[in-house]
Amino acid sequence: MAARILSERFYERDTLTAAKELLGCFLVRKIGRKTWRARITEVEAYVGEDDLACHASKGRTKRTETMYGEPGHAYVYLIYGMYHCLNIVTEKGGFPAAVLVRAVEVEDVPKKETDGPGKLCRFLEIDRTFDAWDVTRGEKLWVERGRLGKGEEIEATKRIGVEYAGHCKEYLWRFEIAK
DNA sequence: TGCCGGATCCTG
DNA sequence: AGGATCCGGCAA
Repeated sequence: MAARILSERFYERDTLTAAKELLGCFLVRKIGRKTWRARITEVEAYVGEDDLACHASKGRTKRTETMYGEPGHAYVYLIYGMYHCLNIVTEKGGFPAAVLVRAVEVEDVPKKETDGPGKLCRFLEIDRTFDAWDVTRGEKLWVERGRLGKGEEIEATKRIGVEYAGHCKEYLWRFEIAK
């Protein structure tokens, strides 16, 4: 059981690689006696200060400190005053990068409830108290190894909601499972 | 200190 | 198409 949990080593790599490999893996959230297993189906990569869409493009601040920290920790922020977004920090400590989890699927739960970054955080009860949370320990929130099914492929497209990011908005850094 | 806009979602 | 709703970052 514990062996399936993705370790710091998994995250301490090129962000695009880690992002793609997270597809098909399971985001696990334990709330009291209840354990949700959510299959990751869509992610986006945010890489370094040169990526104008990345929060770290404004440099090291209190908010982005987590992204500069150790890989395998959650970076959770509040967006539009009412929704939370879950990222997992990647690459070596000191280099700001993370993978945004944009959609998951939970068995017996309508897709509509978990098919957006804000929606999945609301469903899984993830808020800013999880910022900097270590997701490699298997406590409350972690990720387990998973894979693509037969016939499933990775589709790369532009990231959502980053029209302000100059040339970086063109990067095909959004990855989702396509059939 | 004040203002502006956002890695979203829902309603009309 | 627009509103909800609040915090971070920057200008003043």
